[in-house]
Amino acid sequence: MKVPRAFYDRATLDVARDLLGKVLVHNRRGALTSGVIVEVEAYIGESDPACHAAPGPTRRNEPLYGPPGYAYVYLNYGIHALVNIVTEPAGSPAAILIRALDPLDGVPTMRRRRGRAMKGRRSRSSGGGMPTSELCRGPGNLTMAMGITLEDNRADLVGDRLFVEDVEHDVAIAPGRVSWGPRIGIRLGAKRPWRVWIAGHPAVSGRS
DNA sequence: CGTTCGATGCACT
DNA sequence: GTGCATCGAACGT
Repeated sequence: MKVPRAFYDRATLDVARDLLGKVLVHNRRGALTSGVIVEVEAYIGESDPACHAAPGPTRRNEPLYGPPGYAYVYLNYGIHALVNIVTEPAGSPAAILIRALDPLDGVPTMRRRRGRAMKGRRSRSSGGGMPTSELCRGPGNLTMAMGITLEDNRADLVGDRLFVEDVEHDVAIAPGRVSWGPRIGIRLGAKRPWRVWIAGHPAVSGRS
């Protein structure tokens, strides 16, 4: 069942936790990919120095100030599209970065997309032999595997192109397996424990 | 194992 | 011109 807009119209940390175990679905030209969300990060308000709303409203961060239940996709390091889900009522800029998925549908498509990106580079570990749990491990990797691009910016999550589903699957999210900690890969605001993940899941990024 | 570093585009100062 | 909410190859130990 598709998650309704009211789900996103809540306190961001609550939405972040509740996204774990739900399924992100993307439909690109009929190529369907999906995966269970196992790791996310919250970026909340202009007072959060790591949130793109920190400088105040700009052309780029406009979706953050808009209504909840829309996608905010941007390019970072000139290479990776990163996908966020806008939360909280319009005027309250906040979003959740999707950092890792456990692949469900469209695994061959994911494998092909991940392998194609390595074209032109010498590589031994890409494409064919990659474990399924690594296909969507990391925010840049999962957008590549799912074919999410800047064209998905501002996508309505209560639509058919990009959305979240609440369905039965075999990924365990027993209480106590949900962990909170500092966000990864940022400089400012790095101490806020606004990263949430399913402890011990192989698709979760940033492990030692 | 560990750390460093290049690729690459664009929003913002 | 600067600085990224990254990734993985290439090195060093």
